[in-house]
Amino acid sequence: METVYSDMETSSCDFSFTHSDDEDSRSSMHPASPAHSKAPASPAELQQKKRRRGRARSDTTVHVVKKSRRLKANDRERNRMHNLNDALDALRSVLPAFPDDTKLTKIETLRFAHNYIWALSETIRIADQRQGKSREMPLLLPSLARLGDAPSPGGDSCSWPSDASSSSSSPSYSHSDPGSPANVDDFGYLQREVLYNYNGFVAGVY
DNA sequence: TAGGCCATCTGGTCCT
DNA sequence: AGGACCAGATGGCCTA
Repeated sequence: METVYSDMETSSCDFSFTHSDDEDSRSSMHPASPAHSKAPASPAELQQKKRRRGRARSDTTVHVVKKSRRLKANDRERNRMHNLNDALDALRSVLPAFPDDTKLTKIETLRFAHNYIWALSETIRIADQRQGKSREMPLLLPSLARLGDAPSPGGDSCSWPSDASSSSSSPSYSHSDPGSPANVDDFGYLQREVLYNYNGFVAGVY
């Protein structure tokens, strides 16, 4: 694949393409990033630049067009990733916050959201069951506490840590804990407990 | 200093 | 044909 860009053409970007046909295509992978702007070119690179000045005009025109398209594509890709990050931020904003206010990473956000949804649906399910058979409620709680064992909706496995040990040992739940939800008859408390466990779960995964 | 996370560039592929 | 999507590569920043 040819990725030669003319340095005869000046663009809005302050980078120079030092890529020639015979170069390794990965060797100048990121000359375009403003944040990654490199130090002045080495003597070898300067010589290559000199050589390329002799290229035919038609050649450069093609490269200018290619470069222009590439820059547009880069711009779209940047925007696309920004949109993705915005969506992730929106997702973070509706998830329970950690006490220490640390920002969840992308993968943590996705996993936490996955678990959180499961926790909420589980909460609803239990609440429904309580309405039917209120006396059996305590039996359901241990499974709730084992958040890492939660079924993955749709059988998807992408968001579940392969290390089951980290998830199966919920950091906060204990049957001997005086505050165990098994002894509590308050639905709101149950919900908080679920979320508390989820925070602990997510934090414990990493 | 190594490792994790992230932003960005890039080329390939799919879709409209 | 052009845009969207994707995955690989790379380098910067931060933290343990």
